[in-house]
Amino acid sequence: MQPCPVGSPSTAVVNRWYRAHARDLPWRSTTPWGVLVSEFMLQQTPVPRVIPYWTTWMDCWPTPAGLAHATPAAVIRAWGTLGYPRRATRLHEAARTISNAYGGEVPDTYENLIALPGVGDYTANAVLAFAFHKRTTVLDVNVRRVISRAWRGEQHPPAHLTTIERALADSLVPTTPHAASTWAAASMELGAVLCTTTNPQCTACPLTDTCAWNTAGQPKSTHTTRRQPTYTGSDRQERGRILALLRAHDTLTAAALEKDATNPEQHIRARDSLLADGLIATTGRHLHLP
DNA sequence: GTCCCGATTG
DNA sequence: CAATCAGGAC
Repeated sequence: MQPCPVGSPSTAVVNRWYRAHARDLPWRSTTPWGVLVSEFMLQQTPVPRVIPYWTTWMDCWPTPAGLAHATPAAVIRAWGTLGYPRRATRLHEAARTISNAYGGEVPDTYENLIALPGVGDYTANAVLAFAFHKRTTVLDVNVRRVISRAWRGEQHPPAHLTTIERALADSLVPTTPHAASTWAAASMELGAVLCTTTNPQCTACPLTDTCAWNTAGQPKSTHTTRRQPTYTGSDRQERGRILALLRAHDTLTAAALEKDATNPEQHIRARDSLLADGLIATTGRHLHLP
């Protein structure tokens, strides 16, 4: 017997679902600067962890010019334990560029945005869509997963963005800028809230009857997912330990910093990399935030 | 391709 | 324990 004709997944359906179910996130009603700050913080960091940091940050530095005048030490301190602290120094640099080269206004073109430090293809397009409501293709891990499942019938998107995937994503973007920017937020929201990596809530999904993957019986992806190296015992962990100490104490001797390190060689490697990244600085035998 | 952070969840 | 997370730079 013939399967039920259920139709194709529709971006309009996702947009309708979004208008009814969107989370009330603070960066959804803010300035372009607030959007840019949120996108930096949200790179590889879950929404619930970002919210309090974003709120404090925007109270402190409500404009790019404000952040541009802050010291690196203050910026690194304010980043706290959000992780990937180079994002903080890149955001600081971006603020100075915006302040000096663009009159303090976040640029609204892809070329100018992607030239900012810490801004890649995703972040540039996200700012264009969320801050300026432009028609662009916003492809983060959530959107890729939604398209992969609903339109391609695959459980997981490929490890790296393919030409096919990019073309499909481009073809799905609604025509009007208004609908397109809503789709950018809506597809991301669907992937973050319902169409999650593990245990997706397909029964609550507006695409449940049209999703190619769900209607096919949720087949497992064949390709293997790349696993990341373990954090415990890594250089990254040692870098985090050093930064935490220097946030707590204004300045420490090199010997004091090395004292409780797990591995002396690793400690030196981590310390030198932090120096090279401009996240710490030296004065004589002392180390401190820059 | 590898490295970069740390809280949270299974 | 391991995997995940609104990526980017090298």
